[in-house]
Amino acid sequence: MASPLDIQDDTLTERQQAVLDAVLALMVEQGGELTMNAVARRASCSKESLYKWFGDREGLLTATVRWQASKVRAGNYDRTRLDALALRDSLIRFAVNWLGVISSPTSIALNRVAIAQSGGGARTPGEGASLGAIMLANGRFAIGARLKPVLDAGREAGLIVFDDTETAFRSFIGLVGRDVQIRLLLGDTLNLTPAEIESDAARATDQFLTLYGTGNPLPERSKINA
Amino acid sequence: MASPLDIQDDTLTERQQAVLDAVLALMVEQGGELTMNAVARRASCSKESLYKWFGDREGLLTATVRWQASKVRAGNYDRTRLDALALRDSLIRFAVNWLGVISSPTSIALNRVAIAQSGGGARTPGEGASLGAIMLANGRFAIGARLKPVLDAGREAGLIVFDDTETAFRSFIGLVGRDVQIRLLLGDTLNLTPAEIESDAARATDQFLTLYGTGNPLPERSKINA
DNA sequence: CGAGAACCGTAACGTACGGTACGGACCTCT
DNA sequence: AGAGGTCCGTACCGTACGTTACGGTTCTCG
Repeated sequence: MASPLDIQDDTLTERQQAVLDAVLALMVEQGGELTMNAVARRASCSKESLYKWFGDREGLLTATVRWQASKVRAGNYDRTRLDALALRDSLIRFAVNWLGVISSPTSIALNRVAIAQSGGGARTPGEGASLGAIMLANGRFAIGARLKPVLDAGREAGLIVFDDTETAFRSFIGLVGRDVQIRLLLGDTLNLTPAEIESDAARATDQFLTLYGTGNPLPERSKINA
Repeated sequence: MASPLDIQDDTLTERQQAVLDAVLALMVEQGGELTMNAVARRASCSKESLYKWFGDREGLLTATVRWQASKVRAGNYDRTRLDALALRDSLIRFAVNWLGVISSPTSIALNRVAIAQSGGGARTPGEGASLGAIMLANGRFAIGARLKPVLDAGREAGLIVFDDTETAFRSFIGLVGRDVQIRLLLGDTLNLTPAEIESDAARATDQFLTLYGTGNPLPERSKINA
């Protein structure tokens, strides 16, 4: 998984970035059914330019995924002054951010396209990686790489305990995300308000700390079983 | 959500069922790119019969989803003799079954098709419900309706405590499923062995009981933080 | 000012696919 | 045996879409 899926040269003209934004907007408001004609019309550019810049349709999609990924990357979560409260705060902020991302129309549309294309079975040998792999590298795995240092720091500080960071991380995102992503992808209108996201993030974090905490000052039990 | 999405008349000829099984096989081994020609060839039937039996392409897909759903429906989980061990056992059995379903190639392929089609934005007014809605009704919500009585019985027996059954249920499936489904849908080759499924189910169940249990005989803590 | 490049809008081409029509084989019932 | 129905295999039609080609316009640079 050390392939260069998560890096990009960012050699993109302003114009090209505008085109990719148009693709994103089109994906969001019109679903995965995305034609080159529609993109050209929406972006007010010629199809010739589209093919000149991105090669073919798959190249355009790939560039769009990478472009969105480059916009989502948020700052790391600091692990200075790690007491129980700071850890809880970091986890909650992470959960809020992640829930906001996966429930955003852009993320949903992009995942839809990647999933639809990811089923194309027999991939020709020379062909580049599927969109699904790019989504995983920039989404799920990038997220993990960002949060795991926080968990490790929490363990070193004696606030939480676990054997495998990966397992702990997966339990956390399970508690945070639950069935949100699959339901949204299947078209469930599950509009999460910012307040719900905030409370879900806090509930999941407290549940996680109940499971993996060492018993340092934690919120009382009644708030967990919402 | 009381729409007749989860019932079907099952007025299907043996021949038609064979056709739908061919569709499923084709979806699994060839991904979502499914053409009527390929189905006819694979099922050794004429396209004319396809259209006669299922109306159009969407009808064929819908019938396929319903057909698969009708095959997956498992028996209810008995809630007789409910002590802590029996509850734990029921939850583990449920988790094993569900993990097996969502990680099966058939389920993945079907979800892929439903998700791809579910993005088709502007649905014509007269048109039937999307495949995504059918998948949700027969998958996620049917599962919930099947497990919630178990949870409620556990609560009535004083073994677990929660305010909202739905919230407790969602926490449970979050702990069980974690990121498995989205990763598989995006093409991650995450081949779960039966042994892993079994241990994941036990871990998730014990975590759930740690969060929602009332303190009755539960497995010791060390086994939870695997 | 003039040559060249970049780009927009549109037209054209080839293919793939959803949907329909037709001929022939088999099976059933009388 | 013959009529009617069901179904398979194949050919066919219309359209949509990816991709390419071309004329016209604007911008850049000498």
